[in-house]
Amino acid sequence: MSISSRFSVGIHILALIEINKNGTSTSEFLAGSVNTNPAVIRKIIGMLKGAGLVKVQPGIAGAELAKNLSDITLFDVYKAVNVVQEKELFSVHDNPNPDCPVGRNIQAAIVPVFEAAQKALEKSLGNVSVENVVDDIIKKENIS
Amino acid sequence: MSISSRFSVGIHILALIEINKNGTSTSEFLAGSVNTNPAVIRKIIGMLKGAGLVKVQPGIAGAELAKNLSDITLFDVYKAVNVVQEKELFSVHDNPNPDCPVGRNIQAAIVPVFEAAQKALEKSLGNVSVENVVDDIIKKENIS
DNA sequence: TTACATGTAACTATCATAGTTACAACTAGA
DNA sequence: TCTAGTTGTAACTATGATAGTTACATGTAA
Repeated sequence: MSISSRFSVGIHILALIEINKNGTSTSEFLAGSVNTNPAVIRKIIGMLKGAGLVKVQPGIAGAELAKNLSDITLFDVYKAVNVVQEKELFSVHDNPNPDCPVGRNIQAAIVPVFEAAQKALEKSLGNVSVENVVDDIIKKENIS
Repeated sequence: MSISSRFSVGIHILALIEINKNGTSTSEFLAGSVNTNPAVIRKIIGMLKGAGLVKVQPGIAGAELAKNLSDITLFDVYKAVNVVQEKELFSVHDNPNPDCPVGRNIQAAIVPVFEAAQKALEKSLGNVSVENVVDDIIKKENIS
């Protein structure tokens, strides 16, 4: 199991729009950097747009940021690209046997623990902004 | 995306072996409570055995705990049933364009953040033992 | 009107999951 | 020793998500 790379691609897109802010970030341009198909990029950009993170218009070339990057956390991107449903990072087997004490209580016993773990993950993602990622990229770029 | 229910089934199995400790926990018995196929249970028990959590022998009916339940955390079970590879909860798109500053640095910039988030998740699972889950089941059972 | 971009649908290939069946290997007891 | 019952595993199927591809309708601006 692995969380979809839509998430990392989403971050890549936002970072590149910022770094290319003096140019025009078309889906083809972005696809060239991510190394995938422009249609894939457009699908993800559509999700970012739906979450209010970018601005795009049909017929007009280029995507722009809709917010300051310091106000976009990785958690925002994660939610935007819909890689994990709320409270559903862990799946629980359904229809356990209600005639067994464990079967009839296991879900209620486990779900809160799973939710806490998911929350811990998401909180961690919320501590990092896309701006932090961009700064890191710039730093690495200047060093090498 | 969702983490395999092997995890919740693994917890279910351990809890039921404990609660049924005066009886014999065959794969068929366990399958009846989980509500699945005995072969599925045997496969998962094999993983739990590989991690040193249970004792089972070919030809001999019943699985037993190999450790005190208070010494088995949910993180131990999670590792045992192999639902998430180390450092690979998040997948990162590969082959980004090395001719682009973002393309050539995005992986190095993102991976540590992803690893930290995964660690936060796993730490949270490490705070709960299977015994805690069993206690919760017993408590719920007595109340209702 | 033309050239070019976005938005989206339809389709494919690939992979993991979960379940199913079948059977070899093994144990204990009659 | 034979038999019944159990574990361990392999092979197969169905399902669903992912990621990519192609194609085209829609929209904009020069």
